Amino acid sequence: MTKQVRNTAAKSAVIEMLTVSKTALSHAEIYHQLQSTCDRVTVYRILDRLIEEGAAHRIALTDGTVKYALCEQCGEGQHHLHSHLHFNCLQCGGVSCLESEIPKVQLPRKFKLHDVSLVVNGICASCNV
Amino acid sequence: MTKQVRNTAAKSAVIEMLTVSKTALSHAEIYHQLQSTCDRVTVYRILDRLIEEGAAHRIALTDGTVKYALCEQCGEGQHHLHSHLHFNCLQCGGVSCLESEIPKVQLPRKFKLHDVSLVVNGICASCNV
DNA sequence: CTCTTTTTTGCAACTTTGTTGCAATAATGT
DNA sequence: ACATTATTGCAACAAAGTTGCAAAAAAGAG
Ligand SMILES: [Zn+2]
Ligand SMILES: [Zn+2]
Ligand SMILES: [Zn+2]
Ligand SMILES: [Zn+2]
Repeated sequence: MTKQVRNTAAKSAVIEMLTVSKTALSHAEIYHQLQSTCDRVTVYRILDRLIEEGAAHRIALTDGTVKYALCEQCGEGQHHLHSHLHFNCLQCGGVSCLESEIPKVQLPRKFKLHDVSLVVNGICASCNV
Repeated sequence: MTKQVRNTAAKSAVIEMLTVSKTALSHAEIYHQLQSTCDRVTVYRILDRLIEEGAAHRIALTDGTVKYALCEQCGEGQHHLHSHLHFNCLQCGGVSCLESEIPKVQLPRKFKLHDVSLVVNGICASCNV
């Protein structure tokens, strides 16, 4: 029997925050913005849960920081693969999901592809004056 | 005047280790394998330095862990962009540089591309029996 | 609404990871 | 062998992430 999902104030707050935000957010950013309305550990657990539920996905930047974004364009259900690319602005630091599909990659013989994570570093439209 | 580069035992050991290893290594892996022949901080600094010198590059996995690999196929000099892709085996956990070039990505108007980080998650040839 | 079940939360304690300043040490060129 | 300057070790932090457990809260049933 699959675990039941519950909606709590903290979880809703995180979802709301990710919904409103134009950029993906890190655990620290989310936690600070919540102004200690809930525990640091709780934020970790909410984020883990959102990912497990397929409501959010993780984005790992080149320096190792991890950001979270809601899954919107992601295919729902079994084939929940975030096959869109991410953009990390080197100026404003913003990270966003782009609609663009990830191009097909060629793998050596016998390698089996599961999913692809692609982050483009550069200058975003807002910063590119 | 540009900072002079020195070769030390610790640095050579790290380079040797990365040369021998078939997979990219994390700071923790490198440090433990060095069996406390040098300090944890030193390993951090050596890795930073290797990257600054263009001798190594960083690979960020989906879960946020960072691995290091020597730059071999990377273009030397000014255009030192690691335009090859990385493979992360979901079974053995190994991370390796693949020769395959990263396909061109399409960005929205006004976005300026600097570099691309692409990690393919899947099953490697050794694990794919 | 009340009770029950199960999930979620807070807290404390802890581990791991990464950073900084400074004095001691070691590499390089002369 | 000496001087210069990069590198290292150490100590002390700061930040990030994990775990166990008891208390609190959500959902469903009666
Ligand atoms: Zn920007
Ligand atoms: Zn995304
Ligand atoms: Zn493998
Ligand atoms: Zn590589």
